[in-house]
Amino acid sequence: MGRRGRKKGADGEKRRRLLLQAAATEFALHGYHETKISMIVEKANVTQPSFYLYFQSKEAIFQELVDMFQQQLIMFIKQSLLEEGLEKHTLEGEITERITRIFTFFQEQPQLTRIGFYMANESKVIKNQIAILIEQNLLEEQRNGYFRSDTDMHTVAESLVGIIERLTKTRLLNGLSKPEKLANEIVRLLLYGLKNET
Amino acid sequence: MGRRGRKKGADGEKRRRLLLQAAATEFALHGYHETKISMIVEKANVTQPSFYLYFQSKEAIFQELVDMFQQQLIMFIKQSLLEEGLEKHTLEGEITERITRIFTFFQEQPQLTRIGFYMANESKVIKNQIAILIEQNLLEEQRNGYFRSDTDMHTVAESLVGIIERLTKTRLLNGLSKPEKLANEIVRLLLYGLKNET
DNA sequence: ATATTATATTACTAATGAGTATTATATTTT
DNA sequence: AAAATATAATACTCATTAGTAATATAATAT
Repeated sequence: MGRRGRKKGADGEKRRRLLLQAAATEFALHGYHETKISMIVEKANVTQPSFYLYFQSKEAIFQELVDMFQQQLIMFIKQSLLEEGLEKHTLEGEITERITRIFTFFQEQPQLTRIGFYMANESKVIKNQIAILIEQNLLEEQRNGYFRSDTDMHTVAESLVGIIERLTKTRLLNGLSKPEKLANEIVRLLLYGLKNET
Repeated sequence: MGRRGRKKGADGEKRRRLLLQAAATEFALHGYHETKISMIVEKANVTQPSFYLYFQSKEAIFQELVDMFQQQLIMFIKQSLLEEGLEKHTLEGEITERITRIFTFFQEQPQLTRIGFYMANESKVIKNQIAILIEQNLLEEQRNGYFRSDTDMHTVAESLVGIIERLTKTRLLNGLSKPEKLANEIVRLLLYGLKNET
């Protein structure tokens, strides 16, 4: 029978992180509704009332994970845009680079990605934001004459998001493909198409 | 205070269909967990015990809707493959036709599509099946020399499913785009790519 | 007409699982 | 050292909601 009261060396911040990590694992694996508080606290070796020392509710801890994903993604994209200015690649190389980076981020944060990109209510908004960003980039290139002028870049941007969404789920997050390879294939497809020139 | 017992003109089959319809609406709108039996029976003007005359459980009625989607989709695709043999279009026209039909099916069954294609556990399997079908078609065309031989058709098929998935959600199911237009844009993009020939 | 079957409701049970009241021990501050 | 604060567990409450028992009325079969 476990004694109650504060433990030696107890550290709130540490336990909080532990709970967040456990929650990320469980949510990513089972989804929001199928994940019970009892599963999270068990994984973290913490009792249920302790959970409520650190988080207001189940909603709250889930939302915190979603926010982490969203913030890290935004930071990542901003930084990515800055770095790009440095060296000029070919158009193809530049686009490939951008997409590779997104895949790399997802690969490095598989649990948060599952939660923030696929399960959260905010997923919709997040994907829309990415779509808008991509569309702006595409329109810029189109204005510069790199792309056909009769193509609706809105549809292209949405398509690209759809491709990223699906390939991330079916090939990236389970280790079947690497970011570079996926990005290369996608870009070649979108730039040159399937049709044989012969 | 409502009287109990059988009502005049009561018809079980009719009520069953009514409940299915109500459930489809509610599930499509709120998802599985957020939809309560109470919401379904309220919408169908039926009391809760009556619900259990027709369905074993909440799971069961949801599964029945998923099965409806899956069966109708399979039937639809089979029929679609038969009709295709009749007249020979151009390659582009034929592919566009196939994709248009899928979009049309989704448009005609928006609720079942939301449920079976986006919410169900089976969604994953269903999408995989479609991806496999598409891949086989693409490989056939590739063997016939219509497509580049250095392209991985698995990735292309997955990409196409991703595109269909996203555009269906963001543009088709809310009436923003029509099947033909979407299919046309996608096929042109995938066949010829974005790159300006100049 | 009577028995049976199908359809319905009222009023309930019961399981699940989120969240809390109370109390106890360690750490930090004064 | 005493008081205050942070961290912990035991043993609960309570709301929600899926599902049921008991009973009543209409339709159909015998």
